Amino acid sequence: MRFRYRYDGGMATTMGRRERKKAQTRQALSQAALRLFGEHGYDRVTVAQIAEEADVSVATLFAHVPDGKEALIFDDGAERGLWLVAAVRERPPGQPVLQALRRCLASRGPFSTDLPPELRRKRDLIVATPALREYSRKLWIAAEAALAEAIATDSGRDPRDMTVRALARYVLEIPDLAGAEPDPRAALDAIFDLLESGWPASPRPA
Amino acid sequence: MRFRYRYDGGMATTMGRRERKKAQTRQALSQAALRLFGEHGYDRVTVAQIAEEADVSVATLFAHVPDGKEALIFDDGAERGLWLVAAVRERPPGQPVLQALRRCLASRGPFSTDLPPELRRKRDLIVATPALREYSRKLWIAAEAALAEAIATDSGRDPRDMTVRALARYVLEIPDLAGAEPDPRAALDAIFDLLESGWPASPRPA
DNA sequence: TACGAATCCATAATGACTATATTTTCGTAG
DNA sequence: CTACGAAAATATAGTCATTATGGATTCGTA
Repeated sequence: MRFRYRYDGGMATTMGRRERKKAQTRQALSQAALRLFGEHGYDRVTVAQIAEEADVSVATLFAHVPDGKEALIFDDGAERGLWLVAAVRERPPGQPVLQALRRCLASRGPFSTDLPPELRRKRDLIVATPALREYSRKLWIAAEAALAEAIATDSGRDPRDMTVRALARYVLEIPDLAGAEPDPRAALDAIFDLLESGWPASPRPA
Repeated sequence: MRFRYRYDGGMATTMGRRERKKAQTRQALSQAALRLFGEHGYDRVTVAQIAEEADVSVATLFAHVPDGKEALIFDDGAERGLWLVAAVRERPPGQPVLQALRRCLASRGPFSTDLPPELRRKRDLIVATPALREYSRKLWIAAEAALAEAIATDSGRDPRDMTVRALARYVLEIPDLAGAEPDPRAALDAIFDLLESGWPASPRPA
């Protein structure tokens, strides 16, 4: 019962030893994986090595990260979608939906400028590793239903309207699509311009 | 040397015994996989069972289908993209790019009406099985560069223009996005309308 | 007919992941 | 402080896809 509310360095102060250890182990796994991936390349590192490095058994590793090897370095699975949904719901009056989404994406993910070098290395690793890139995309796409719901509510349409779902999907595809570009920000803007204005229907000349 | 040019039922008549056997085996594998998947479900069928059913060794199975279990029932990997590229290049004068793509997609993939029951079952299996659906999407997306190239050439832009690449990606995403809808054709049209006109920028009311 | 290449096969390995049964650790009630 | 039940960690063994290896067979062709 003692020390339940002691300051613990920014972590939620209501966690008991149990949850604290859990979070510690999860982070140890994440860091071990990130270091080994960066050092030897994703496919030349086995989960056994990562478990060893984090000083846990392989079974424990999978207990902490049930989604498998790729999920190891993504400790933020579910939050991604919440950002975008919140961006739609809480945007200032007078602002169009797509503008809110554009701003939100611009500040997160691979688009934020002057990223700390640690995160920059992580981003480069993800972009350069097909398995990780695919999984990252999966995480974004997982928010499709929620984002579609938010957009539908906002525009007074049915949440299952295909136009709404497509828009949600297309927005969520942007990080994968533009993340590897030399100038991600410019790419981001180009794509949003396309989504806002559509593709000019220049007919083929005879 | 005899019979090299005998009629063989529509197959290329210039194939020797070797290539003929190869194609036979490939088809046997495809059919065995499709039947077993349909009967027991994708993840409850092992590649060993499929190899057994097709009367080849597991090693031979992987020699014929190096892309793995999911690729077994897709005997048309590369062609998908070619259709769309051809649709852009060979469209009648006066027709916009997106209209050509819309028509092309409408006739292929999951969108063609009155599909023979055999292919309908196959389509349902793919749509209902995440691994197969993902792989199918991958096959479409693989044509992104080629389609972007065609669109760029047509519209006089740079093939690496992000707008062009995004449009190509978005078109190729359509089968996965609309294929599972109750009315795929209507969904297809809704998405193309979005791509042509963009999303109306209705600002949020205060 | 004979030779080289392509194909096939059995076998064994790797590596991700799952299942199970046992033990350790933690929170808490007594 | 102690004991008990839940959560977590472990060792172990198993399943499955996929790759590697080396030897046998078959085919095309000279």
